[in-house]
This record gives sequence, structure tokens and C-alpha cells, in this order.
Amino acid sequence: MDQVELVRDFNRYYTRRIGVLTDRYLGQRRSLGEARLLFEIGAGAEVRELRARLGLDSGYLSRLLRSLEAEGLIRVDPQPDDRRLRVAELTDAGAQELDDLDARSREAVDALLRPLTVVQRERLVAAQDQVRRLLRLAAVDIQRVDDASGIARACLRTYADELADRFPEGYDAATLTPPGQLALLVAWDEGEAVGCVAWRRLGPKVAEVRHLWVGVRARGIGLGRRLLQEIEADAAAHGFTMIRLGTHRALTEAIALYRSSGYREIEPYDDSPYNQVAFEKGAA
Amino acid sequence: MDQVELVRDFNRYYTRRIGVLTDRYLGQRRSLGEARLLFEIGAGAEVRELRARLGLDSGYLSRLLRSLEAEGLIRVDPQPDDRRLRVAELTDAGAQELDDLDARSREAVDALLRPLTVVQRERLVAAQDQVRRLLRLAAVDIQRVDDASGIARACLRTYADELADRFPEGYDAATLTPPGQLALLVAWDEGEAVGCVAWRRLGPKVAEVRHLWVGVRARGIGLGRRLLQEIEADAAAHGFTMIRLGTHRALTEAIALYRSSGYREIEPYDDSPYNQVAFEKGAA
DNA sequence: GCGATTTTCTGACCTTAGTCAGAGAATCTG
DNA sequence: CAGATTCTCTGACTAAGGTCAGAAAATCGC
Repeated sequence: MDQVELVRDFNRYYTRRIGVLTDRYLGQRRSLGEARLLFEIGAGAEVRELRARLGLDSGYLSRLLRSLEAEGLIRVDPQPDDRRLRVAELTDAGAQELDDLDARSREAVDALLRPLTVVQRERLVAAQDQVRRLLRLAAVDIQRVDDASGIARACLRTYADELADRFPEGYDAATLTPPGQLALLVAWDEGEAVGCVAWRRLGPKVAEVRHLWVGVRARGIGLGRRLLQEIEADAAAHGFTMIRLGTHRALTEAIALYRSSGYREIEPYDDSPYNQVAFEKGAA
Repeated sequence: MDQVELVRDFNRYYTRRIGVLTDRYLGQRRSLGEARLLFEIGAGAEVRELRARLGLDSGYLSRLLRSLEAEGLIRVDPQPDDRRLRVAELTDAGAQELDDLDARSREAVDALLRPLTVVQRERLVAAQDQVRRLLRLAAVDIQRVDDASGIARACLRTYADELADRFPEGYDAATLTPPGQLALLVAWDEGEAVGCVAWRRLGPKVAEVRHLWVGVRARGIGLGRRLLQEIEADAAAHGFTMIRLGTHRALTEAIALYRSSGYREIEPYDDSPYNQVAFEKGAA
């Protein structure tokens, strides 16, 4: 069986198992829609917010809210600041019901795990974590973005803030490349920018990779390597045959990434105080 | 987060991702019910069989069949042997439609995997395989069964057949313990017996574990270890503090299992030609 | 050969999960 | 302050996915 077939097979198996589990914990007491809504309301949420999070039609959501309200599980009141908006909150009975649903879901999963030994459970959790990391990585969408745009500057600012925390000597944000010089890629995960990387021209066939940033939310899934590959491909597509880059001694993961991506260490090629270690790949 | 919470979290994430995938490949062209039915009919199936496999109400299934028939995707004819039964078969158009659905499902998964490197895809498949093995193991139901019952004898017969294949000298089924002496556990996976194990009394506090069998379908998921643990617990619950067992030199996985389960090797305690290696655990 | 059983089908009914078009109230913009 | 916009709600409608009670035909058991 090829990889696609194996993944499909797993999907079929998993959805069947999860379906049985879900049926059991909902136990016919509440529809999936109502249960999800109770869960999302949690400590209280604006109706607009709920609509966006659950991706529901406003008419449908309104009806679900009325039905939960009629059962005394929630309260919906206008928001004082803007009386067009309404805020849904759980009543005591609603909180009780949510606890109940939660306890039954926990119990169903617990019963599933019970026959396994401690070691087997640890293996299960570790394997699930691996699956999720890889799927999240696969879902990240990498797009070319104008380096003067708001989102580009926001990414670079976060990058600068994180470096300032990381370097003993701090980081001077003035070191960031000014807009207009960079070809910049931004990585999006479910609508949120979680990483970026850029290149700029250093010489006729030489590009410099700069500002490789992976946000805290997306660390440890291999996004750094993917961004590096994409930016290399982008520079190559623009006719650059050699890539140089510099980095700080403190960024050990980055240094390991460059080494394992085929870069060789060279003497620093500029006098930036942050580029203490330099690498290159390819030939001019 | 504890293990139950981690598993729930994974379930939520995975169902969301799979849901998106499924929506895409069905592409609104056919309802999930009809698609599943087409898939189950495949090369042809009795209506009764379909009802059992899909767990559908007979009225509902009938209507789904009529709808597919009206579209010219299937043909439903009485079975010649028993004209109450009816057999559904795909027409050429139906086979075409199924191929189409299949190709689109493959394409959706392929698109999901495309951003990953070869190594990452291999890791994904391996991790999914691990998850599935562990879930299958967790779903196996181990039940006490009378050793004279049909299912018990069927398990022991399969066990004997497999040993006959495995041992160079063959295996004499007369060596099987006759009914009435064994406390026997059978492992069920989705209604099918896939393994067994038994103990019998050897002395005041000494029990002998016999006939540990794991069927081909359930190998490699750790079921042998689970059966061994359950049978040890059962013997202990009956007041036996020491367990002995003998096995054949050719059964290397079994020997490894006993060693890693805390058994120490002893001199053979009986003259069975198949018990060439013997182990014990506990104290009399 | 006759009553019991099995299998499939039809009709009537239901819930869930939506979609779409506006209405009405509140707020924002020029 | 008038018109545009935003937000929620109601009414009317739809499809999917079912359940339940029987009817009709075929077969089984005696």
C-alpha cells in the first residue's frame, strides 16, 4: 500500500472509532450542535464571536441559542457598550450540563485507555502528538508578502522582540532590514501568521537569507526547515545560486538547522554585531 | 495535561481535519450515506449484508438503494437461491462513480501530504500505524470462556494447527489439554476470537499457563503480553502464587515475552516433547 | 399444506443541520 | 441628522439521516 492509501485507511479507522466514542458520550441527550455551542460559550461569549468560531449561519445559531435558553441552560443579554451585540452566558444549570458532558467525554476516553499499560498509553500519546505536529506542518500555508505591508512589519517586530529577549545584549530593532529590499515569505496557520523568512540581494548571484522567525505557537513542528527550503527555492527561482546568512551564537537551533541543511560555516561577511556565525551554500 | 485530556485534544483536532477533507472529496455531489453505500456494494453484496455492515435501518437502506437505482448507479436483483434476498451490484456508471469518488479522496489526501518531505511522510505513516495498533489492542475484549465450549475448542484447534506448521516435527493435537481442566480466556476483536490463553492447577499454589495463542490478524499489537498479564491476574485471584510454563525452542517471540515479563528460566518440569524451555515466576 | 418466520419494501413521521431573505434595532460616517 | 452599516432575529424552506409500523412475497418447519 502506498502512503496515500495508508493515510486514508487510518482516517477511515479513526473516524469510525471516534464516532462510536462520541455517540457514547453524547448519549442521545443533546445534539452535537448544541453540545459544541455549550462548550464554546464556556465562560461567556459574544454571539458574533460564536458565529465566527463555529462557522454557523446567523439564523441557525440564533435558533440554537433560543433552544438552549428555553431549557434554562444559557442567558443571552445585550452588551452594554454596543447594544446590537449580545452576549451568551451559561446559567448554573448550563454549567452543570457542560460539566456533565465533559465528565462523560473524559470517562469514554478513560475507558478506551484503561486496557493499556502505562507505557502503552505513553506511546499512544507520543504517536498522536507526532501525527498532529506533522499535520499542522502540512497545513501551514506559505505565501509571498510585500515586506512593507502591515503583516510583514508585525512579523518582523515580533521577531525583533523575541531576539531582544533571547540575546544577553538585547536586540536593536533598527537592525531590521527597511521595507523595499526584502523578498519575504509569511507562514500562516489557520489564518494566523506563525513564521516568516526573507532574502535580499547581496551580489550578482548571491542572496542573503534574513529574519528567519518561527513563532512560539509553531515551534517544534519542523516549520523552520520548511521556511528555509521555500526561501532557498524562491531565491534560486530569481537566479541566485549562492546563499549566505549570518546568525547569533545564542541561536543554537538555527545553527543546527543550517548545518543539517547543507550550509558550510564561513568567516562573517559583514560587521553586524548579531551575525557572529556565518554560513553559505551553493556557488556564485 | 493528563493523558485523557491529550487524547481528547487529539480527537478534536483530528476529526476537524478529517471533516474538512471529507467535505472536499465528496464535493457536495453525493451524500455521505450514498457514498458509503456505493463503497460497501463494491463488487456486489446482499442487501441484508449491507444492512449489517453499515448498521442501517431496513427502511432507510431500501430508500437509499432506490435512489441510487433511479440514478442508474446500481442494479438490485433477487438472489436465485432464496428469492426473498436481494443482491445489489454496481452498473458501469456506478463503478465509474465509485472510481471518481475514490480518485477524489486520494487526491484530497495527496494534497494534504504534498507539503511534507518524504521523511516526514514516512514519520506520519509510522506514527499513525502506532496509534492504530494501540487502539486496536485497547479495543480487544478479553473474556472468561468455558474450555469445553465450541469457541474454546475452535481457538485451541487453530492454535494446534499453527504450531503444527511452526514446529519442524509437527504438533500432535492430542497434547491439547482435554476440556474441564482449564481456566481459559479468549480475546475478541470486533466479534472475532483472535487469541486465547489458559491456566491449570499444577500443585497447591502452582498454576501452569498453557496454550497462549495470538491469531495472525492480531499479531504485533502487544496482545500476547496483555493476555499473559490477564491470565496471571486470574491465577493470582484464585490463590496461585507461582506460575510455571513450558514452551518450544522455535517460539522465539514467546520466549522473549516471558523473559521480559519477569520469568526466570528453569529446568523443564514435565516430559512433554514440546516444552523444551521452561519458565517460572513468583514463589510457591 | 399451513402457519410462522424472514426479507424487503412503502408510507408516515421525526430530528438535525442547515440556507436564504428580509425586518428591526442600534450604531457609525459624512 | 440622514443614510449606510452592523448585528441579531424570525419565517419559510431544504436535504440528510433516520425511526417505526405494517404489507407483501418467499421460504421454513412441522
